[in-house]
Order: sequence, then structure tokens, then C-alpha cells
Amino acid sequence: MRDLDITEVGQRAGLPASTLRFYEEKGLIASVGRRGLKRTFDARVVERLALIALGRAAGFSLEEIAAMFAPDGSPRIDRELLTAKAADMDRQIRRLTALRDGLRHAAACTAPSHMECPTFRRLLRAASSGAVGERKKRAPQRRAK
Amino acid sequence: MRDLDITEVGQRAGLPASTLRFYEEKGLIASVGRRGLKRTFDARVVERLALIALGRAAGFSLEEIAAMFAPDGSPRIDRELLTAKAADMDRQIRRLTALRDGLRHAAACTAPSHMECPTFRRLLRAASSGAVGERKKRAPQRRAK
DNA sequence: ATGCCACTTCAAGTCAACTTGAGGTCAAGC
DNA sequence: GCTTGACCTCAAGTTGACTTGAAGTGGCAT
Repeated sequence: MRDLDITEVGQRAGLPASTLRFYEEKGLIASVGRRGLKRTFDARVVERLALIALGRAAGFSLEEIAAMFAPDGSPRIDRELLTAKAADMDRQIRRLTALRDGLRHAAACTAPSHMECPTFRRLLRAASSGAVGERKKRAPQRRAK
Repeated sequence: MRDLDITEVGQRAGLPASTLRFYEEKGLIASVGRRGLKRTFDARVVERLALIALGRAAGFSLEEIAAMFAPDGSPRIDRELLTAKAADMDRQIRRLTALRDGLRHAAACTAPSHMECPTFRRLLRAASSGAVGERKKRAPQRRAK
């Protein structure tokens, strides 16, 4: 099977070429060679990019993701890390759920002012005490175009 | 009741003075005056900061939050916006939940390699298709220290 | 053979939400 | 009155994940 050029990889992975170059520079992917100046990629890079997308979606940083690949390129996924991340996400889900319910209540609440609504005030206290509010997590950014 | 100085406000709101100056500059809060060079704040600013923290936790940007205050300073919270945000959060919660379950499965899965696990492959497809993966949302950052 | 233009490199820019640093001021305690 | 140090301003730095721009190159179709 013919190797892919950067644009083909980009199309299959749904990423711009600039991102692929950036990922290569970061050691997240590797090209198999060059045709003149142009990088050529093995088709398997697409699967690897899917793996990277998964990691990003799960809230791992690119650096963390890079660490999940053995030097030979095979994914060495640490089950403990995965479990820990799942637990993180679980906490985040709980916080978001509480917040969502609070927002819904605030939207529906008929108290003359939100400030007079006990539910809203409770939400407010939770938010400012940091009980809601996430730490050092970056949500994945998938830019439009 | 005595007006507060910036450090007192910071203590009550759990924010450093630099953040308060930054918020003032952005028009999110206002000081009531100066004692010499030093800003003085009305105690009500603490409640306003709680409101801001709530907005941040819900995923609103500072700019969006600023737009939620009428020029006179009273919160003019748009119920439709709140409902929309709650729906956003709901979608996000669903995505995170799917992802969390996938991660847990991947951590527990006994297939010789993740690549041979159908559940994992499904997760991979979802991640790279963008079905998981959030858009243009920035999670609140509350730094340690 | 020639020219187009998709690709290349490398540096710099972007975005959000702050933080940090240098250099300055002034209210208050001694 | 003098020192102290908490506060001030303004500019620049930080972080992560990219994007953008300028300038160059070379594969491939004509």
C-alpha cells in the first residue's frame, strides 16, 4: 500500500497538516521518510492519531500522551493511569452534574431575584468555595476549520 | 460597615489580589474608591465574585460573564442562556461518561492488545470522529498556591 | 524544460486568564 | 520625621496547543 502524504493523512484523521507537523515535532507521530522534501506517512499513523484524539478527549495533555508510547512506537498504556483518569472524570462528571442541575434550577426559579433563591445561594457558595470548579484540566480544543 | 481593602476581599473570595485587579480592569468588579492609592471595595463585591466563580465553573468565559451584568451592576441573568448552557453541560456529561466507561473498560480489558478489543476500537472511532471531544470550552483553572 | 503549487522550514503570533517583575507611592506605626 | 511595606501601575511573561506567515524547494504535469 502506498504511503500517504501529509494532506492525505490530514484528511483521514480530520486534522490540518500544520497539526501533523506539530505532532511530529513533539514526537507524537513519525513520518516514514521523504519523497523529496515531502513527508510520507505509513497508513498506520491514522490509527495512532485516533489514539491521540482519544487521549485528548479523555483530558490527557500531549505530553502525557507522548509518554504513553514506548520508544519503539507501540502504545504502552498504563492501566493504573487509565483507572486514575477514569476516577478523575468521574469526579468531574459529578461536579458538572451538580452544576447543570443548579443552572437548570436557576433558569426555572421564580424567586424575584436569584439572590433570594436558596438553591441559587447554595450553588453560589459551592462555586466560590471551589467545590465546583475544576483543577488544572484542559478541555480538548477542536477548532472549527 | 468598613470598606475592604484588596487583600481582605481576596481572602474572603479566595483569590489573589492580582486577580482582583485583573477583574477590575476587565470590568467584572469595581472598587468604590481609593484610600490614597489603595482601592477600597464594598463588601458586596464578595458576592459578586462568587457569582463570577459560578459562571466560570459553568464554563462561561470572563467576557460572557461580564455581559451578564447590567451597566448598573445588577446581575441580569438570561434564563435562556442558562438553559442553553445546561444543555451544553448535559452533552458534555454524556460524552465524558461514555469516555470514562471506555477508559475503565480499557483498563480492565484482558485482550492481548488494546487494538484487538472491540470496545476499545469503538472508543477510538468515536474519539477520532469528534463525537467525543469538546469544542471551544475552557475549563476553569484554579491554581494551587 | 518549465512552471505551478503543494509541500517545506522556522519564527512568530494567537487565545484566555492570569501571574510576575520592576519601579513607584503613601498611610501608618515608631 | 522617617522607615516600612502593603499597595500601586504598566509591561511583559506563562501555558498548551496550535496557527500563520514569509521565504524556499522540488515533484510532477504539460
